[in-house]
Parts: sequence; C-alpha cells; structure tokens
Amino acid sequence: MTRRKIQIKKIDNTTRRQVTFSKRRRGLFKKALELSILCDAEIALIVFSSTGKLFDYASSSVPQVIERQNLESNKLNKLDEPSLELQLDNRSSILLSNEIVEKTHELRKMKGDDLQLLNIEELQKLEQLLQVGLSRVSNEKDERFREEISAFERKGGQLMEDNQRLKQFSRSSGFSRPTHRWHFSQVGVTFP
Amino acid sequence: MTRRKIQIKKIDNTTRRQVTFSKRRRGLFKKALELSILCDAEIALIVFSSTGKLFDYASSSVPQVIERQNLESNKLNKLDEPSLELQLDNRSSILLSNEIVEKTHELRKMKGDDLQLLNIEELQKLEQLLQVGLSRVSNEKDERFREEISAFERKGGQLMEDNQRLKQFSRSSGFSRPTHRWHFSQVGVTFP
DNA sequence: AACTATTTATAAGA
DNA sequence: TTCTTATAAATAGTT
Repeated sequence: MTRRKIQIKKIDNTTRRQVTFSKRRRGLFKKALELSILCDAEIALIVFSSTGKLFDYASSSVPQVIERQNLESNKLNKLDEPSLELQLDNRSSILLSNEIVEKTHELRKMKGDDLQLLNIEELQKLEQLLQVGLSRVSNEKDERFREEISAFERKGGQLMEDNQRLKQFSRSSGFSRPTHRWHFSQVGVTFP
Repeated sequence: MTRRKIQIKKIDNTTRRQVTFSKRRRGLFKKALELSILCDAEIALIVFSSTGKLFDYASSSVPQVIERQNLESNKLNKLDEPSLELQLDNRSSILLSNEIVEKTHELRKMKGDDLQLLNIEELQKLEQLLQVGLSRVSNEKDERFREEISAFERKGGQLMEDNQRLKQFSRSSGFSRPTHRWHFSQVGVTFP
C-alpha cells in the first residue's frame, strides 16, 4: 500500500507487526466511524491485539449492537428458549473451556506429547513449526548473549568475578559453538 | 474521498447513501480481515445498515470475540455487586480467561514471538523445551515413515503408482537424510 | 513520531 | 449494480 506492496500474511517481525497494528487499527476505527456517520449505520468493532490488549468502538454502545446481533441470529435459530441469561452464561463457559482444551492440546503437541493422535502430514507441519520457533529463540538468545559480551568488553574486563561468571555462562549457554547442530547433542537425538 | 472530498456527515440522498454504504462496507471488512491476518489480531465487526440489514465478520467467531470482550470489561468494572450467582459466574469466567491468556502467551513464545519479554535464562529454558519437542516430533515422524516403507516393501513394490508416491514423499519429508542437522537448512538459521 | 513514495479506497460519472 | 477514473486517503519503509 505504499513504499512497497505487501503480502497479506502474518508479519513475523514483532516490532514491525506492532507498528503496523497501531497504524492500521487507527485506520480501521476511523473507517468504521465514517461509515456509521455517512450511512447512518449501527456498528460495533472489537479488536484484540496479539498481545491481548482490547480496543473497541461502537456507534451506539457495544452491548446494544451485540444484543441486536444476537436477536438477529436467534431469529434463524428458532429452537428452544431457556432463560436468555443462562443461555449466554453457558455459552460463554463452553466457549472458554473449549478454547482452553484446544490450547492445552496444542501446547502438548509442541512439547512432543500426544503425537500418536497426529497423522504423518500433521507431524511434518508440527516439525516445521518447531524448527521455526527454535531458530527464532536460538537467534534471540545468541543476540542477547552477544550484547552481554560487548557490554563486558566495554567495561574492560577488569573484574575477575565478572570474567568467571561470563565464562561459566558461555559454557552453559552453548554460545560460541560453530553451528546449531550442537542443540541436538544436548537432547540425545539419534537418527534411525 | 475522491472525485471530490466529502464531509463526514450523514448522506441525505438515499440512493447515494446506499451506494456509499455498499462500497465502504466492503472496504471496512477488507481492512478488518487484513488487520487480523497481518497482526494476528482477534477481531469482530458487526454492522447494521440503516435499513436494518446485518453484516458481520469475526476472525474467530463473533460470540467468542464478544465473550472475550465481556470478560475484559468485567475485569475493569470491579464495582457493583450483582446477584451472587452472577458474581460467581464472572469469577469463574475470569479464571478461565486468565488461563487462556496464559496459554496463549506460552504458545506464542514457543512459536518464537514476544521473545523480547524474556530474559536470557528464560530463553535458554525455552530453547531446551523446543529442542526436546522437536526431537520427539522428528522421531515420531521418522518412525511413521519407516512403517510406511516396510508396509510398502511387504507388498512387494509391484505398483508403480505407490512407488512414485513414496519417492515424492521421501523427498518432501526429509527422511533418509543422515542427521537432524538438515532441519536448519530449511529455516535459514545462520550462526552469528 | 514524522516523512513520503506508492498503493488503496472511493466519489462521481457512465 | 458494475465499471471506470480522477483524486483523496492510507500506509510501508525510512529516518
């Protein structure tokens, strides 16, 4: 949309993603406001950032628009009618616990549990996800460590305590090894 | 906003208002979709036209986003004391949603996001967790693949179709490479 | 936060 | 409604 056209897919870089989120969120809310005024529409807009922060806008009030939307949906579901309140409570608990179950399962898979439930294609997907995650974490760790090293070197290395501490740290973190192959020697991977 | 700049106020002419509504509604929904994808945000958008027609969009599901928004609001309004029952419901919902927030964050870390929030020791822990998970997944995948191979060999390999299929699969899965080092060539890891 | 080169969105017209 | 197009607005990359 500007300097360069971008593909619509998740922005990997966290900083860039947050900046874009700020800019586009403002744009989206402005457009919602304009539409509601120009066309006399009733609008509710709820946005959660990837870090969980909530932003919302409604031309009247969020609950009011939601209630109207509920009524509209219920017209289609001409089924039962337990007390509306209970219905909402139940639904919310069910939604929440479903989400927890889902996320728990995803976490277990990433930690290598419950793999028997996956087929071979899903295993490959999961493997790639873990490879990407691992490389990001390793890169971040290495970067942090380099920062510590250079901060140390700027100090001149005059303190033996620091010196020893850093040496120990260097050993335990695996930094300064030539490649990432090292990671696997730690966890006892052997190829069949 | 084009041929001529317009003032943001209700469009009086009905036809013009409806045309503008159609155009801008599409634009708004497109922007919402783009934001949710680019920035991994959870979004719900509900629009009623002035004629009462409903349009909505949600990155997950409308009730799910609304529920999350409700919880967020409830957290802030620590005020009034509605019926004990509702209070309990809210409390349990808050517990549930806290669990979701926690698990969401853990998942994001494992995928290599939000790493700036971690210190170096936490990064090392996370790296080890990922190494273990990855080795388990890789082993499981390899084991499954060996099973497919031997099933194939028992059949005698008389079908060319199967043969070709397995060869392709072998290439795409990375099986038969000598070590796990290979994984990293895929994700572009370079050691500093 | 501000800038700006481009891409998008869109008002009016057909 | 749909398309075209001149122009306004939004925004990605940069500083």
